[in-house]
Amino acid sequence: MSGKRSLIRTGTTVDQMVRAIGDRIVTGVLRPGEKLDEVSLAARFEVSRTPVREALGQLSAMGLVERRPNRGAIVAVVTQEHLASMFESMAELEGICARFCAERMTGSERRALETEHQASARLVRLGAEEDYEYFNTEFHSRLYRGAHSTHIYELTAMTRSRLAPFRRAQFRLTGRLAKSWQEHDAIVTAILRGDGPAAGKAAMEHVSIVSEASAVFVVDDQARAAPLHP
Amino acid sequence: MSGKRSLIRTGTTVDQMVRAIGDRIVTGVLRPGEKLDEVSLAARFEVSRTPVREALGQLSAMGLVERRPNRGAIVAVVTQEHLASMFESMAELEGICARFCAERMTGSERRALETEHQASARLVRLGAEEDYEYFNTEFHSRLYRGAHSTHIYELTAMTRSRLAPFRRAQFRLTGRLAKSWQEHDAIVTAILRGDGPAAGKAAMEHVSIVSEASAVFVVDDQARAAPLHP
DNA sequence: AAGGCAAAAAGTGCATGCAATTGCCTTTCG
DNA sequence: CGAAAGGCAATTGCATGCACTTTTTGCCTT
Repeated sequence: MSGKRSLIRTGTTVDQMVRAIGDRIVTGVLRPGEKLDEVSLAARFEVSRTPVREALGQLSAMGLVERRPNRGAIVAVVTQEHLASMFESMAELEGICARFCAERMTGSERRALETEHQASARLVRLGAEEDYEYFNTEFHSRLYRGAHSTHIYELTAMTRSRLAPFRRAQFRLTGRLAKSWQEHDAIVTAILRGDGPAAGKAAMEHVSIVSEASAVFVVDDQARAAPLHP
Repeated sequence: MSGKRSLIRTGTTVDQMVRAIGDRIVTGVLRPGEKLDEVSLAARFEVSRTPVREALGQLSAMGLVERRPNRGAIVAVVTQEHLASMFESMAELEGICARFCAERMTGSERRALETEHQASARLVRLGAEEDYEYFNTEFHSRLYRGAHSTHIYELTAMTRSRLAPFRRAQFRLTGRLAKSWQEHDAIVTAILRGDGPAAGKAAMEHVSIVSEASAVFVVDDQARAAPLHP
């Protein structure tokens, strides 16, 4: 390419690398277990190895990549056990966020949440999985922001990004779309009612169900990405 | 080279730097707002700038240092608001850990928790703040590990390390020692009873109180470390 | 033919060097 | 005398180079 990176050109080269590589992991272009070769990445992005190295270090600190000293880096491979632990954590974190939302969201935040949520009902009727996915992400982001707690936000965002590679296909499951909307509805209702505990409980259950829906894909995904990994 | 670093000599140089600098931040040798000069650090640890740079990058990803592009790194300065958010998160996380402990700890884990906790009672009677501090850290670590959830453990450990610079002096407060032990006792009792919700509630309250006890020191600490920071 | 060893190839880890940016200090002009 | 501008020192950001570790390959031995 000529014009270098497309959208990701703010900040230092290292930041760009972190975003570029991180995005590719989160969106599944790079799959768990895949080797991350410094020279190839440097060549691919037309920079030297140094910023790539630093980026890999930071991504490793975030848990998205795994670094084996002198043996290169790979996209973080996650055991079934750790994955379950992350979903469990996610459920707790979303529960906390929803609870805080019920207690702390401003009037306009509540209105926006309600409005967008109702708008997404149309996508369910149409079975528009791609578009619903977008709304779904937005919905959860509203929850994280609405908790008005910067640190909880960080923890939640981080956990979500680490789970992202494993939840891609969730809406392909039959009936998942409508069910997801109903679960969202329970959360929204509780939040608007100002009922923290109920909102928390609803959000936790929502994530737990997503967890079960996603778990199916894990084994296959990793097997395909790193078939020879003992 | 000769002896190089004293205790922290496992892993790559970068890892050593992350631990060395991270430790100094967490233990308060380096204070919030303090400038982290690459050349000075490199000279101080007798390495080149490269591993120092990478370490700073990783510590920045962990939230312990703050990096201003082209303008160097400083030990993360935390606003009152963010600090409150971290303590709030810590309370929730410890609550979750304690709840899980009550539900999941093995028999030997429960016995060890109980034994060590009872042993620490002696330190309270002696008013041994330093030693109690050690037991306190150990106690909380047991809670994090006992939750049997690797990801919750990571989140908790990370949050705790980021809070560490701000909670150093907590036991100097009059009566804090005895009060801390009583709070621990409530947590232990609930866990041994297998009462998850009660254990969670007790742990949350414990942290909330520590939070209030620590908040006092924040302003002073940062004011001394970075007196000219607007 | 299979196994093992050794040398080469590949790739990582760290150091050094240079360009670029920032901050400070001096100088000059209003 | 104060403020703005310009230049200089200090420091960061990235590239490159070299040493060391791991992995592969090819040859020799059994």
